[in-house]
Amino acid sequence: MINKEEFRKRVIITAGQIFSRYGFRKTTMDEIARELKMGKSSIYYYFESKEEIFEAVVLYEANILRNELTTAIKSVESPVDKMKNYVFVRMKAFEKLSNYYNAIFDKNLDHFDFIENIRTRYDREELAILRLLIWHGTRKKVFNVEKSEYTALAIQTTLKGLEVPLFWMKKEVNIENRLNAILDVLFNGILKK
Amino acid sequence: MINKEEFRKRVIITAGQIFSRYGFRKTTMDEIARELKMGKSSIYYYFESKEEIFEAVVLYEANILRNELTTAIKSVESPVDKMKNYVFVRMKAFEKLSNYYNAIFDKNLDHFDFIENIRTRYDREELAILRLLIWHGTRKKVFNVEKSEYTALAIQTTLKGLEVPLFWMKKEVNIENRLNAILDVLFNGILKK
DNA sequence: AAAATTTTCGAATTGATTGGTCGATTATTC
DNA sequence: GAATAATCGACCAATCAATTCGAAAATTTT
Repeated sequence: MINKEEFRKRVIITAGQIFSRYGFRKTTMDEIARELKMGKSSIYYYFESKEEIFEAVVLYEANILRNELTTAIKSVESPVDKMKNYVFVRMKAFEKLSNYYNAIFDKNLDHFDFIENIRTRYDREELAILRLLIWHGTRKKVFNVEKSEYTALAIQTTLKGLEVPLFWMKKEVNIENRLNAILDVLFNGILKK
Repeated sequence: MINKEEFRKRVIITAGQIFSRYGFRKTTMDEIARELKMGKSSIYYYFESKEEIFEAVVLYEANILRNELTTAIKSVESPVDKMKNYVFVRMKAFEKLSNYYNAIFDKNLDHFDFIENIRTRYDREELAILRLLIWHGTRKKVFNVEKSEYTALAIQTTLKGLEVPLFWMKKEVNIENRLNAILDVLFNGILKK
C-alpha cells in the first residue's frame, strides 16, 4: 500500500459495506479480510480491533451523511419534487446508519458514548431541516394546513403511525415499501396535489 | 397451534425472511426462534434440523416464484409497459431466491441436489419466457432488430456485460441500480422509444 | 379428574466459529 | 545487505450455535 491512511480508508469502506449489510455481530474479520484480499492478521496491523474498525466506519458514514443533508437542506427551497428527493435521500441514509446503530445494541457491547452523541446531534439537525422544509412549504403554499408547527407534528405523528419513528428506523423495515407509503402520506395526504 | 402444518408454514415464512436477508450461514436458530416468539427447542418438534427448514423454505419460495412467472408470462402479450413490469418482477424474484441459493454455496455443505434441479428447471423456463417475450416484441414491432433469436442473444450478452448473468444474480448486486441500468439498455437501447 | 398425549421449554452438550496473537517470512527502504 | 515495514499462516482461548433431553405445561381423551 502507498500509505497507512489510504489503506485504513480502504478497510473502512469495505468493512462498511459488510457491516451495513450484516450488522456488527454477523460480520466477521475473516469476511472483511477476504473482501480485501488480504490475510486477516494484516488488518490488525492497521486496526487494533474489530470494534475500532466499526467505530471508524460509523464516524466515516456519519460524516458523509452530514454532507448529504447539508446539500439536501439547500434543495428545500424548491417545492415538492425536491422534497421528495430529500425524503428519499434521508430514508436511504437512515437505513444505512441505522444498520450500524442497531448492530451495537444487538449485542450487549459496552455502550459507545460517541455514537449516542452522533445520534443526538443528528436528531437535532434533522429537526431543524424538517422545520425549514415545513416553513418553505407553507410559504410557497404547497402545504394544505395553516400552522407550520402543526404540520411538523402531523408528519411526525403520521410517520410514527407507520411505525417509522421519525428520527430512527428499525432495521427490519423494508425501506422501499415504507418509502412509498410515506411519500403517499406526505404528498397526497398532507400536501396539496 | 391449531395444527402442525399451520405451524410449519409459519416457521417457513418467518425463517424465509431471515434466510433471505442473511443467508443460511448467518441465520441462527436462536434468531428464528426469537422471531417466532418461541423456545428454540420447540422448533425441533416440527423440523428435524436447520437444513430441513431451509429446504422447506426454498421449495416454498420456488413455488411462489413459479406462480409469479406464470402470471408474468401472460402479460407479455402487451408491449413495453408490461415487459418492464415483467423484468421487474423477475429481478425481484431473482434477488430473493439467489440469496437462498448463494447461501448454500457459501458454506461447503453437502450439495443439495434438489436445489440444482430447481435451478436447472427454472433456467429453462426462464429462457422460454424470454423467447416468448422477444417473439411477441418482434411481432408487435417494439423491437428494433430483425432476428428475434439475435435479439435474445443480444439481451443476454448485454446483461452479462452488466455483470448480471441472465439467469442468476449475485447477491452483492444492488438490485435497484442494476434494474435501472438494465431497463435503460432494454427499453432505450434495444427497443424502439 | 386423572391418565395419556401433545406441545413447549430451559439447561446442558459438543463441535465449530471467531476475534485476536505471534513468530516467521517477504517486500521495501536506507 | 542491514534495518524497517508489511504480510501472512498457524494457532489459541473464548464464545457461539445446532441439537438433545428430560421435565414441565397444555391439551385431549377416557
